[in-house]
Amino acid sequence: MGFSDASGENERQAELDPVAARRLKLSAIRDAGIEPYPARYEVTTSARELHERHADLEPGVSTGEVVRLAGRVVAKRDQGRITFLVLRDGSGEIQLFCRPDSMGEQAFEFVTDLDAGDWVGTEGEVMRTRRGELSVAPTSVTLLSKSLRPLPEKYHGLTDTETRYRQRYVDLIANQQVRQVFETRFRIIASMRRFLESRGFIEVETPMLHPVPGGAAARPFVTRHNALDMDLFLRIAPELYLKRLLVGGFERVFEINRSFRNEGMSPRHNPEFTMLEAYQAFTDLDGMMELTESMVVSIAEEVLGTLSLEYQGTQVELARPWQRRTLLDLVSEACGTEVSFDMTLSELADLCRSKQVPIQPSWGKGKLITELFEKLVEPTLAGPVFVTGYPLETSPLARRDSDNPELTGRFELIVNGREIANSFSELVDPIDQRERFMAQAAAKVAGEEEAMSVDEDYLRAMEYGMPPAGGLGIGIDRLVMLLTDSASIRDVLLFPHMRPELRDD
RNA sequence: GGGUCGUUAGCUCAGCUGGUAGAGCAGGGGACUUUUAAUCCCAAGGCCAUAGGUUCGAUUCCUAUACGACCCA
Repeated sequence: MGFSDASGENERQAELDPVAARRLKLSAIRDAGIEPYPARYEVTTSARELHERHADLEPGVSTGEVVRLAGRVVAKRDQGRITFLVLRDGSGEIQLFCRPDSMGEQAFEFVTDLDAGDWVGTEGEVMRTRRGELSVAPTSVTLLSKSLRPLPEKYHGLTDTETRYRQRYVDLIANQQVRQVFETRFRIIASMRRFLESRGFIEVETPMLHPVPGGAAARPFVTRHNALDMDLFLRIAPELYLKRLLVGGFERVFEINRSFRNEGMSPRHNPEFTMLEAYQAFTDLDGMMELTESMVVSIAEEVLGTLSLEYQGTQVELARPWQRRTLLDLVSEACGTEVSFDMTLSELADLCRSKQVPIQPSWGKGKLITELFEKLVEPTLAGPVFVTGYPLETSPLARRDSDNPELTGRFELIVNGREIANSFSELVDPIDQRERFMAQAAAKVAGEEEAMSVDEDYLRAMEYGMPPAGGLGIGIDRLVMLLTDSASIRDVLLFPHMRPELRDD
Protein backbone atom coordinates (compact mmCIF):
# COMPACT_ATOMS: atom_id res chain seq x y z
CA MET A 1 0.00 0.00 0.00
CA GLY A 2 1.45 3.31 -1.03
CA PHE A 3 0.88 6.49 0.89
CA SER A 4 1.34 8.93 -1.92
CA ASP A 5 -2.05 8.17 -3.46
CA ALA A 6 -4.48 11.01 -3.06
CA SER A 7 -6.76 13.12 -5.11
CA GLY A 8 -8.03 16.64 -5.46
CA GLU A 9 -6.58 19.95 -4.39
CA ASN A 10 -4.14 18.49 -1.88
CA GLU A 11 -2.56 16.32 -4.52
CA ARG A 12 -2.10 19.22 -6.89
CA GLN A 13 -0.50 21.22 -4.12
CA ALA A 14 1.72 18.26 -3.24
CA GLU A 15 3.05 18.14 -6.79
CA LEU A 16 4.29 21.69 -6.35
CA ASP A 17 5.41 21.80 -2.77
CA PRO A 18 7.61 19.24 -0.98
CA VAL A 19 6.17 20.18 2.41
CA ALA A 20 2.60 19.70 1.14
CA ALA A 21 3.63 16.32 -0.30
CA ARG A 22 4.92 15.23 3.10
CA ARG A 23 1.85 16.46 4.93
CA LEU A 24 -0.22 14.42 2.53
CA LYS A 25 1.90 11.35 3.24
CA LEU A 26 1.55 12.01 6.95
CA SER A 27 -2.24 12.03 6.84
CA ALA A 28 -2.24 8.92 4.63
CA ILE A 29 -0.07 7.19 7.23
CA ARG A 30 -2.49 8.18 9.98
CA ASP A 31 -5.43 7.05 7.85
CA ALA A 32 -3.76 3.65 7.52
CA GLY A 33 -3.76 3.35 11.30
CA ILE A 34 -0.01 3.86 11.70
CA GLU A 35 1.23 6.22 14.44
CA PRO A 36 3.77 8.53 12.77
CA TYR A 37 5.20 9.76 16.11
CA PRO A 38 5.43 6.72 18.40
CA ALA A 39 6.92 7.12 21.87
CA ARG A 40 9.83 4.69 21.92
CA TYR A 41 11.90 2.11 20.10
CA GLU A 42 14.21 -0.46 21.66
CA VAL A 43 17.63 -0.62 20.04
CA THR A 44 20.32 -3.25 20.49
CA THR A 45 23.24 -1.65 18.69
CA SER A 46 24.56 1.39 16.85
CA ALA A 47 25.97 2.03 13.39
CA ARG A 48 29.52 2.39 14.63
CA GLU A 49 29.32 -0.78 16.66
CA LEU A 50 28.21 -2.74 13.61
CA HIS A 51 31.03 -1.35 11.49
CA GLU A 52 33.56 -2.23 14.18
CA ARG A 53 32.19 -5.70 14.81
CA HIS A 54 31.85 -6.69 11.14
CA ALA A 55 34.84 -4.95 9.62
CA ASP A 56 36.06 -8.26 8.17
CA LEU A 57 32.74 -9.46 6.73
CA GLU A 58 33.13 -10.51 3.09
CA PRO A 59 31.02 -8.90 0.32
CA GLY A 60 27.82 -10.77 -0.44
CA VAL A 61 27.75 -12.51 2.95
CA SER A 62 24.90 -12.48 5.47
CA THR A 63 25.65 -13.02 9.15
CA GLY A 64 22.36 -14.35 10.49
CA GLU A 65 22.76 -11.80 13.30
CA VAL A 66 19.58 -9.83 13.93
CA VAL A 67 19.93 -6.31 15.33
CA ARG A 68 17.70 -3.33 16.10
CA LEU A 69 18.82 0.24 15.62
CA ALA A 70 17.28 3.64 15.04
CA GLY A 71 18.22 6.86 13.32
CA ARG A 72 17.43 9.38 10.64
CA VAL A 73 17.09 8.47 6.97
CA VAL A 74 19.65 10.75 5.30
CA ALA A 75 19.57 9.25 1.82
CA LYS A 76 17.26 7.05 -0.17
CA ARG A 77 18.16 5.24 -3.38
CA ASP A 78 15.25 3.50 -5.05
CA GLN A 79 16.26 0.78 -7.42
CA GLY A 80 13.10 -0.94 -8.51
CA ARG A 81 12.52 -3.85 -6.20
CA ILE A 82 15.31 -2.76 -3.88
CA THR A 83 15.45 0.42 -1.85
CA PHE A 84 18.65 1.49 -0.17
CA LEU A 85 18.29 3.76 2.84
CA VAL A 86 21.20 5.38 4.62
CA LEU A 87 20.43 5.47 8.32
CA ARG A 88 22.35 7.89 10.55
CA ASP A 89 22.39 7.54 14.31
CA GLY A 90 24.49 9.33 16.92
CA SER A 91 27.48 7.10 16.18
CA GLY A 92 27.59 7.06 12.38
CA GLU A 93 25.80 5.76 9.33
CA ILE A 94 24.76 2.37 8.02
CA GLN A 95 22.88 1.28 4.94
CA LEU A 96 19.53 -0.47 5.04
CA PHE A 97 19.10 -2.99 2.22
CA CYS A 98 15.33 -3.22 1.78
CA ARG A 99 13.69 -5.89 -0.36
CA PRO A 100 10.12 -7.22 -0.38
CA ASP A 101 11.59 -10.75 -0.04
CA SER A 102 12.79 -10.12 3.48
CA MET A 103 10.26 -7.62 4.77
CA GLY A 104 7.05 -8.31 2.88
CA GLU A 105 5.34 -6.39 0.11
CA GLN A 106 3.38 -4.03 2.34
CA ALA A 107 6.36 -3.01 4.45
CA PHE A 108 8.43 -2.53 1.31
CA GLU A 109 5.85 -0.15 -0.14
CA PHE A 110 5.97 1.75 3.13
CA VAL A 111 9.76 2.06 2.93
CA THR A 112 9.47 3.27 -0.65
CA ASP A 113 7.34 6.17 0.57
CA LEU A 114 9.76 7.26 3.29
CA ASP A 115 11.54 10.57 2.84
CA ALA A 116 15.06 11.68 3.59
CA GLY A 117 14.80 13.28 7.02
CA ASP A 118 12.39 10.75 8.53
CA TRP A 119 13.43 8.99 11.74
CA VAL A 120 12.98 5.24 11.67
CA GLY A 121 13.75 2.19 13.75
CA THR A 122 14.59 -1.08 12.10
CA GLU A 123 15.11 -4.73 12.88
CA GLY A 124 17.06 -6.88 10.47
CA GLU A 125 19.98 -9.06 9.61
CA VAL A 126 23.53 -7.75 9.35
CA MET A 127 25.01 -8.41 5.91
CA ARG A 128 27.39 -6.97 3.38
CA THR A 129 26.25 -6.23 -0.19
CA ARG A 130 28.04 -7.51 -3.25
CA ARG A 131 29.43 -4.01 -3.75
CA GLY A 132 30.93 -4.24 -0.25
CA GLU A 133 28.68 -1.94 1.78
CA LEU A 134 27.94 -3.19 5.30
CA SER A 135 24.16 -3.14 5.63
CA VAL A 136 21.18 -4.23 7.62
CA ALA A 137 18.55 -6.16 5.64
CA PRO A 138 15.39 -5.18 7.55
CA THR A 139 12.54 -7.47 8.35
CA SER A 140 10.73 -4.40 9.65
CA VAL A 141 11.06 -0.64 9.41
CA THR A 142 9.13 1.48 11.90
CA LEU A 143 8.51 5.18 11.41
CA LEU A 144 9.63 7.03 14.56
CA SER A 145 9.07 10.62 13.43
CA LYS A 146 7.81 11.92 10.11
CA SER A 147 9.82 14.83 8.73
CA LEU A 148 7.78 17.52 6.99
CA ARG A 149 10.58 19.63 5.56
CA PRO A 150 13.05 18.62 2.86
CA LEU A 151 16.73 18.28 3.76
CA PRO A 152 19.25 20.57 2.04
CA GLU A 153 20.85 19.42 -1.18
CA LYS A 154 22.76 16.23 -0.58
CA TYR A 155 25.97 17.02 -2.42
CA HIS A 156 26.69 20.69 -1.66
CA GLY A 157 24.79 20.61 1.63
CA LEU A 158 23.86 23.82 3.37
CA THR A 159 26.38 26.62 2.86
CA ASP A 160 24.37 29.81 3.39
CA THR A 161 25.94 31.20 6.58
CA GLU A 162 22.79 32.93 7.70
CA THR A 163 20.66 29.77 7.52
CA ARG A 164 23.47 27.72 9.07
CA TYR A 165 23.60 29.97 12.15
CA ARG A 166 19.88 30.61 12.47
CA GLN A 167 18.83 27.02 11.88
CA ARG A 168 21.74 25.19 13.44
CA TYR A 169 19.63 22.05 13.62
CA VAL A 170 19.63 21.92 9.82
CA ASP A 171 23.34 22.77 9.71
CA LEU A 172 24.05 19.86 12.04
CA ILE A 173 22.09 17.49 9.81
CA ALA A 174 23.67 18.72 6.60
CA ASN A 175 27.26 19.29 7.71
CA GLN A 176 28.81 16.52 9.74
CA GLN A 177 32.04 18.45 10.34
CA VAL A 178 30.01 21.03 12.28
CA ARG A 179 29.05 18.34 14.73
CA GLN A 180 32.76 17.50 15.10
CA VAL A 181 33.54 21.07 16.13
CA PHE A 182 31.01 20.97 18.94
CA GLU A 183 32.13 17.55 20.09
CA THR A 184 35.66 18.94 20.24
CA ARG A 185 34.38 21.92 22.17
CA PHE A 186 32.87 19.55 24.70
CA ARG A 187 36.14 17.62 25.02
CA ILE A 188 38.13 20.83 25.50
CA ILE A 189 35.91 21.96 28.37
CA ALA A 190 35.83 18.48 29.91
CA SER A 191 39.62 18.32 29.72
CA MET A 192 39.89 21.76 31.31
CA ARG A 193 37.70 20.64 34.21
CA ARG A 194 39.74 17.48 34.74
CA PHE A 195 42.97 19.47 34.74
CA LEU A 196 41.74 21.99 37.29
CA GLU A 197 40.26 19.30 39.51
CA SER A 198 43.57 17.42 39.40
CA ARG A 199 45.20 20.57 40.76
CA GLY A 200 42.77 20.80 43.65
CA PHE A 201 40.45 23.47 42.28
CA ILE A 202 36.76 23.29 43.03
CA GLU A 203 34.12 24.49 40.63
CA VAL A 204 31.65 27.11 41.87
CA GLU A 205 28.69 29.03 40.53
CA THR A 206 28.31 32.72 41.23
CA PRO A 207 25.53 35.16 40.31
CA MET A 208 24.86 36.25 36.76
CA LEU A 209 22.55 39.04 37.94
CA HIS A 210 24.75 41.75 39.42
CA PRO A 211 23.56 44.83 41.29
CA VAL A 212 26.90 46.47 40.40
CA PRO A 213 28.64 45.48 37.16
CA GLY A 214 32.30 44.69 37.75
CA GLY A 215 35.39 42.63 37.08
CA ALA A 216 36.04 43.91 33.57
CA ALA A 217 36.09 47.03 31.44
CA ALA A 218 32.90 46.61 29.47
CA ARG A 219 29.40 47.99 29.05
CA PRO A 220 26.81 45.74 30.67
CA PHE A 221 23.34 44.67 29.66
CA VAL A 222 20.69 46.09 31.97
CA THR A 223 17.75 43.99 33.03
CA ARG A 224 14.86 44.49 35.39
CA HIS A 225 13.79 42.72 38.56
CA ASN A 226 10.07 43.42 38.86
CA ALA A 227 9.41 42.28 42.43
CA LEU A 228 12.42 44.17 43.78
CA ASP A 229 11.66 47.10 41.47
CA MET A 230 15.30 47.53 40.57
CA ASP A 231 17.69 47.33 37.63
CA LEU A 232 20.23 44.53 37.57
CA PHE A 233 23.18 43.96 35.27
CA LEU A 234 24.02 40.76 33.45
CA ARG A 235 27.51 39.84 34.57
CA ILE A 236 30.44 41.07 32.52
CA ALA A 237 32.84 38.88 34.55
CA PRO A 238 32.64 36.67 37.64
CA GLU A 239 35.92 38.01 39.01
CA LEU A 240 34.73 40.00 42.02
CA TYR A 241 32.54 37.16 43.29
CA LEU A 242 35.27 34.55 42.89
CA LYS A 243 37.69 36.76 44.81
CA ARG A 244 35.13 37.14 47.59
CA LEU A 245 35.46 33.36 47.85
CA LEU A 246 39.22 33.74 48.38
CA VAL A 247 38.34 35.96 51.32
CA GLY A 248 35.97 33.26 52.52
CA GLY A 249 38.77 30.73 52.57
CA PHE A 250 38.42 28.80 49.32
CA GLU A 251 42.02 28.57 48.16
CA ARG A 252 41.46 27.24 44.64
CA VAL A 253 38.19 27.99 42.82
CA PHE A 254 37.11 28.24 39.24
CA GLU A 255 33.97 28.98 37.29
CA ILE A 256 33.27 28.19 33.67
CA ASN A 257 30.95 31.09 33.15
CA ARG A 258 28.72 32.72 30.61
CA SER A 259 29.25 36.46 30.62
CA PHE A 260 27.60 39.24 28.67
CA ARG A 261 29.06 42.40 27.19
CA ASN A 262 27.00 45.06 25.49
CA GLU A 263 29.30 45.84 22.59
CA GLY A 264 29.60 45.27 18.87
CA MET A 265 29.59 41.87 17.24
CA SER A 266 32.40 40.57 15.07
CA PRO A 267 34.01 37.29 14.03
CA ARG A 268 35.66 37.35 17.48
CA HIS A 269 32.89 38.82 19.64
CA ASN A 270 29.47 37.52 20.61
CA PRO A 271 27.34 39.42 23.14
CA GLU A 272 27.36 36.35 25.37
CA PHE A 273 30.45 34.22 25.61
CA THR A 274 32.03 31.59 27.78
CA MET A 275 35.19 31.92 29.79
CA LEU A 276 37.09 30.23 32.51
CA GLU A 277 38.09 32.17 35.57
CA ALA A 278 40.32 30.49 38.12
CA TYR A 279 41.84 31.83 41.35
CA GLN A 280 44.60 30.26 43.37
CA ALA A 281 45.72 31.52 46.78
CA PHE A 282 49.37 31.97 47.76
CA THR A 283 50.69 32.24 44.23
CA ASP A 284 51.47 35.06 41.84
CA LEU A 285 51.91 35.77 38.15
CA ASP A 286 54.63 33.14 37.72
CA GLY A 287 52.30 30.55 39.21
CA MET A 288 49.56 31.61 36.80
CA MET A 289 51.89 31.35 33.80
CA GLU A 290 52.81 27.84 34.85
CA LEU A 291 49.15 26.99 35.35
CA THR A 292 48.14 28.43 31.97
CA GLU A 293 50.93 26.75 30.06
CA SER A 294 50.32 23.39 31.70
CA MET A 295 46.58 23.56 31.22
CA VAL A 296 46.55 24.57 27.56
CA VAL A 297 49.26 22.03 26.73
CA SER A 298 47.38 19.33 28.61
CA ILE A 299 44.13 20.15 26.80
CA ALA A 300 45.78 20.18 23.37
CA GLU A 301 47.50 16.86 24.04
CA GLU A 302 44.32 15.24 25.33
CA VAL A 303 41.96 16.59 22.72
CA LEU A 304 44.14 16.94 19.62
CA GLY A 305 46.98 14.58 20.50
CA THR A 306 49.50 17.16 19.28
CA LEU A 307 51.01 20.52 20.18
CA SER A 308 51.55 21.38 16.52
CA LEU A 309 48.50 22.86 14.93
CA GLU A 310 47.47 24.93 11.99
CA TYR A 311 45.20 27.91 12.43
CA GLN A 312 43.75 29.42 9.24
CA GLY A 313 46.85 28.50 7.28
CA THR A 314 49.35 29.55 9.97
CA GLN A 315 51.44 27.05 11.86
CA VAL A 316 51.12 27.30 15.66
CA GLU A 317 53.50 25.50 18.03
CA LEU A 318 52.26 25.10 21.59
CA ALA A 319 55.36 23.26 22.85
CA ARG A 320 56.70 24.64 26.13
CA PRO A 321 58.24 26.85 27.27
CA TRP A 322 56.33 29.82 25.90
CA GLN A 323 58.00 33.13 25.23
CA ARG A 324 57.72 35.94 27.78
CA ARG A 325 57.98 39.58 26.74
CA THR A 326 57.20 42.85 28.43
CA LEU A 327 54.62 45.15 26.94
CA LEU A 328 56.94 48.16 27.02
CA ASP A 329 59.69 46.27 25.16
CA LEU A 330 57.27 45.14 22.49
CA VAL A 331 55.79 48.61 22.04
CA SER A 332 59.26 50.13 21.92
CA GLU A 333 60.31 47.68 19.19
CA ALA A 334 57.19 48.37 17.16
CA CYS A 335 57.62 52.15 17.43
CA GLY A 336 61.33 52.11 16.76
CA THR A 337 61.94 54.24 19.83
CA GLU A 338 62.03 53.54 23.51
CA VAL A 339 58.58 53.93 25.00
CA SER A 340 58.34 54.36 28.76
CA PHE A 341 56.53 56.21 31.51
CA ASP A 342 59.39 58.72 31.47
CA MET A 343 57.77 60.20 28.36
CA THR A 344 55.25 62.98 28.86
CA LEU A 345 51.58 62.56 28.14
CA SER A 346 51.81 64.78 25.07
CA GLU A 347 54.84 62.90 23.76
CA LEU A 348 52.88 59.67 24.02
CA ALA A 349 49.84 61.24 22.38
CA ASP A 350 52.04 62.51 19.52
CA LEU A 351 53.49 59.03 19.15
CA CYS A 352 49.99 57.57 18.86
CA ARG A 353 49.03 60.12 16.27
CA SER A 354 52.19 59.46 14.26
CA LYS A 355 51.29 55.76 14.21
CA GLN A 356 47.65 56.44 13.21
CA VAL A 357 46.40 55.12 16.55
CA PRO A 358 43.19 57.00 17.48
CA ILE A 359 43.14 58.42 21.01
CA GLN A 360 40.81 60.20 23.38
CA PRO A 361 41.61 63.23 25.53
CA SER A 362 40.63 61.47 28.78
CA TRP A 363 43.33 58.84 28.34
CA GLY A 364 46.41 58.77 30.52
CA LYS A 365 49.88 57.42 29.73
CA GLY A 366 48.97 53.86 30.60
CA LYS A 367 45.94 53.78 28.32
CA LEU A 368 47.92 55.34 25.45
CA ILE A 369 50.65 52.72 25.79
CA THR A 370 48.05 49.95 25.96
CA GLU A 371 46.43 51.28 22.78
CA LEU A 372 49.78 51.31 21.00
CA PHE A 373 50.24 47.71 22.01
CA GLU A 374 46.78 46.59 20.92
CA LYS A 375 46.92 48.35 17.57
CA LEU A 376 50.55 47.92 16.58
CA VAL A 377 51.86 44.84 18.35
CA GLU A 378 49.17 42.38 19.34
CA PRO A 379 47.95 41.50 15.82
CA THR A 380 51.54 40.73 14.78
CA LEU A 381 52.40 38.37 17.65
CA ALA A 382 52.44 34.74 16.51
CA GLY A 383 52.95 33.41 20.00
CA PRO A 384 52.17 31.73 22.17
CA VAL A 385 53.68 34.57 24.17
CA PHE A 386 53.03 35.87 27.66
CA VAL A 387 53.00 39.65 27.50
CA THR A 388 53.68 41.10 30.95
CA GLY A 389 53.86 44.51 32.58
CA TYR A 390 50.48 46.09 31.86
CA PRO A 391 49.90 49.69 32.95
CA LEU A 392 48.19 50.30 36.28
CA GLU A 393 45.73 52.67 34.63
CA THR A 394 44.10 49.89 32.60
CA SER A 395 44.43 47.18 35.27
CA PRO A 396 42.43 48.33 38.29
CA LEU A 397 42.20 44.87 39.86
CA ALA A 398 45.84 43.82 39.52
CA ARG A 399 48.65 44.08 42.08
CA ARG A 400 51.01 47.02 41.68
CA ASP A 401 54.45 46.09 40.35
CA SER A 402 57.01 46.37 43.17
CA ASP A 403 59.68 47.69 40.76
CA ASN A 404 57.61 50.10 38.70
CA PRO A 405 54.56 51.69 40.35
CA GLU A 406 53.07 52.56 36.94
CA LEU A 407 52.80 48.85 36.10
CA THR A 408 50.98 45.82 37.46
CA GLY A 409 51.56 42.11 37.80
CA ARG A 410 49.49 41.10 34.81
CA PHE A 411 49.94 39.08 31.66
CA GLU A 412 47.95 38.43 28.56
CA LEU A 413 48.57 35.30 26.56
CA ILE A 414 48.64 36.05 22.84
CA VAL A 415 48.38 33.33 20.22
CA ASN A 416 48.17 34.18 16.55
CA GLY A 417 47.60 37.85 17.28
CA ARG A 418 44.72 37.24 19.62
CA GLU A 419 44.25 37.45 23.35
CA ILE A 420 43.51 33.98 24.68
CA ALA A 421 44.09 34.53 28.40
CA ASN A 422 44.36 37.40 30.85
CA SER A 423 45.86 36.99 34.29
CA PHE A 424 46.79 39.00 37.36
CA SER A 425 48.77 38.78 40.44
CA GLU A 426 45.67 39.87 42.30
CA LEU A 427 45.39 43.15 44.13
CA VAL A 428 44.55 42.25 47.73
CA ASP A 429 45.17 45.61 49.47
CA PRO A 430 41.72 47.12 50.23
CA ILE A 431 43.07 50.66 50.58
CA ASP A 432 44.81 50.52 47.21
CA GLN A 433 41.71 48.91 45.67
CA ARG A 434 39.50 51.76 46.88
CA GLU A 435 41.84 54.26 45.28
CA ARG A 436 41.78 52.33 42.01
CA PHE A 437 37.99 52.28 42.04
CA MET A 438 37.97 56.03 42.67
CA ALA A 439 40.26 56.54 39.67
CA GLN A 440 37.85 54.44 37.60
CA ALA A 441 34.90 56.49 38.82
CA ALA A 442 36.75 59.64 37.77
CA ALA A 443 37.44 58.14 34.33
CA LYS A 444 33.76 57.31 34.00
CA VAL A 445 32.83 60.92 34.78
CA ALA A 446 35.39 61.95 32.15
CA GLY A 447 33.49 59.91 29.55
CA GLU A 448 35.09 56.49 29.72
CA GLU A 449 31.96 54.36 29.37
CA GLU A 450 33.72 51.10 30.10
CA ALA A 451 35.25 52.28 33.37
CA MET A 452 34.46 50.19 36.44
CA SER A 453 32.05 51.07 39.21
CA VAL A 454 32.85 51.19 42.90
CA ASP A 455 31.71 47.94 44.50
CA GLU A 456 31.38 48.68 48.22
CA ASP A 457 30.60 45.11 49.20
CA TYR A 458 33.68 43.89 47.38
CA LEU A 459 35.77 46.45 49.24
CA ARG A 460 34.21 45.31 52.51
CA ALA A 461 35.13 41.72 51.68
CA MET A 462 38.71 42.78 50.96
CA GLU A 463 38.86 44.54 54.32
CA TYR A 464 38.36 41.17 56.00
CA GLY A 465 41.58 40.10 54.31
CA MET A 466 42.20 38.45 50.95
CA PRO A 467 45.14 36.05 50.71
CA PRO A 468 47.79 36.71 48.07
CA ALA A 469 46.54 35.03 44.94
CA GLY A 470 46.89 34.63 41.22
CA GLY A 471 43.87 34.85 38.96
CA LEU A 472 43.38 33.64 35.40
CA GLY A 473 40.76 34.20 32.74
CA ILE A 474 40.65 32.20 29.51
CA GLY A 475 38.30 32.90 26.65
CA ILE A 476 36.93 29.45 25.99
CA ASP A 477 35.30 30.38 22.69
CA ARG A 478 38.60 31.73 21.41
CA LEU A 479 40.50 28.71 22.69
CA VAL A 480 38.03 26.46 20.89
CA MET A 481 38.44 28.55 17.73
CA LEU A 482 42.19 28.05 17.92
CA LEU A 483 42.01 24.31 18.55
CA THR A 484 39.33 23.66 15.91
CA ASP A 485 40.80 25.99 13.26
CA SER A 486 37.58 28.02 13.20
CA ALA A 487 37.67 31.46 11.56
CA SER A 488 34.66 32.90 13.35
CA ILE A 489 33.36 32.71 16.90
CA ARG A 490 29.99 31.86 15.34
CA ASP A 491 31.47 28.58 14.21
CA VAL A 492 32.10 27.51 17.81
CA LEU A 493 28.79 28.76 19.26
CA LEU A 494 25.82 26.50 18.62
CA PHE A 495 23.43 29.43 18.44
CA PRO A 496 25.35 32.65 17.78
CA HIS A 497 23.47 35.87 18.34
CA MET A 498 21.62 37.08 15.24
CA ARG A 499 19.30 39.95 14.51
CA PRO A 500 15.66 38.84 14.41
CA GLU A 501 14.74 37.43 11.04
CA LEU A 502 11.76 38.54 9.01
CA ARG A 503 9.49 35.55 8.85
CA ASP A 504 7.02 35.11 6.03
CA ASP A 505 5.90 31.60 6.85
C1' G B 1 28.43 53.70 13.57
C1' G B 2 31.37 53.73 8.39
C1' G B 3 33.01 50.92 3.94
C1' U B 4 32.98 46.64 0.47
C1' C B 5 30.36 42.45 -1.22
C1' G B 6 26.00 39.47 -1.24
C1' U B 7 20.31 38.20 -1.26
C1' U B 8 17.29 34.50 -8.16
C1' A B 9 12.92 27.54 -7.11
C1' G B 10 13.02 23.82 -0.61
C1' C B 11 18.92 23.42 -1.31
C1' U B 12 23.48 24.61 -4.49
C1' C B 13 24.23 27.89 -8.36
C1' A B 14 23.87 30.25 -13.84
C1' G B 15 21.56 34.51 -16.03
C1' C B 16 25.70 38.55 -21.75
C1' U B 17 26.43 47.49 -21.95
C1' G B 18 17.99 46.60 -19.86
C1' G B 19 13.43 42.88 -23.75
C1' U B 20 9.55 40.01 -17.06
C1' A B 21 14.21 33.59 -15.97
C1' G B 22 17.76 28.39 -16.53
C1' A B 23 20.41 23.91 -14.58
C1' G B 24 21.57 20.10 -10.92
C1' C B 25 19.75 18.07 -6.40
C1' A B 26 15.19 17.63 -3.50
C1' G B 27 9.73 17.03 -4.43
C1' G B 28 5.51 14.59 -8.14
C1' G B 29 4.52 10.51 -12.14
C1' G B 30 6.93 6.25 -14.62
C1' A B 31 11.14 2.28 -15.56
C1' C B 32 14.79 -0.60 -13.04
C1' U B 33 16.20 -6.89 -7.66
C1' U B 34 23.25 -5.01 -5.14
C1' U B 35 22.91 0.99 -5.16
C1' U B 36 26.88 4.65 -3.07
C1' A B 37 26.00 12.42 -5.45
C1' A B 38 22.63 5.48 -8.50
C1' U B 39 20.81 5.84 -13.61
C1' C B 40 17.00 6.79 -17.51
C1' C B 41 12.13 9.07 -19.29
C1' C B 42 7.99 12.69 -18.33
C1' A B 43 5.60 16.73 -16.08
C1' A B 44 5.77 20.62 -12.61
C1' G B 45 7.99 24.27 -9.53
C1' G B 46 9.83 31.81 -9.39
C1' C B 47 6.43 38.68 -5.74
C1' C B 48 14.40 37.49 -9.06
C1' A B 49 14.98 40.15 -0.40
C1' U B 50 11.51 44.67 0.32
C1' A B 51 9.93 49.73 -1.13
C1' G B 52 10.57 53.65 -4.35
C1' G B 53 12.90 55.86 -8.87
C1' U B 54 14.84 56.10 -14.15
C1' U B 55 12.90 53.81 -18.71
C1' C B 56 8.31 52.23 -23.89
C1' G B 57 10.15 48.14 -20.87
C1' A B 58 14.09 46.58 -14.75
C1' U B 59 16.33 40.21 -11.97
C1' U B 60 19.73 43.62 -14.68
C1' C B 61 20.67 50.77 -13.83
C1' C B 62 19.86 54.38 -9.40
C1' U B 63 18.16 55.39 -4.15
C1' A B 64 16.51 53.75 0.48
C1' U B 65 15.42 49.77 3.87
C1' A B 66 15.97 44.68 5.94
C1' C B 67 19.10 40.56 6.74
C1' G B 68 24.01 38.30 6.19
C1' A B 69 29.56 38.03 5.35
C1' C B 70 34.16 40.53 5.65
C1' C B 71 37.07 44.98 6.78
C1' C B 72 37.38 49.47 9.75
C1' A B 73 35.74 52.30 14.36
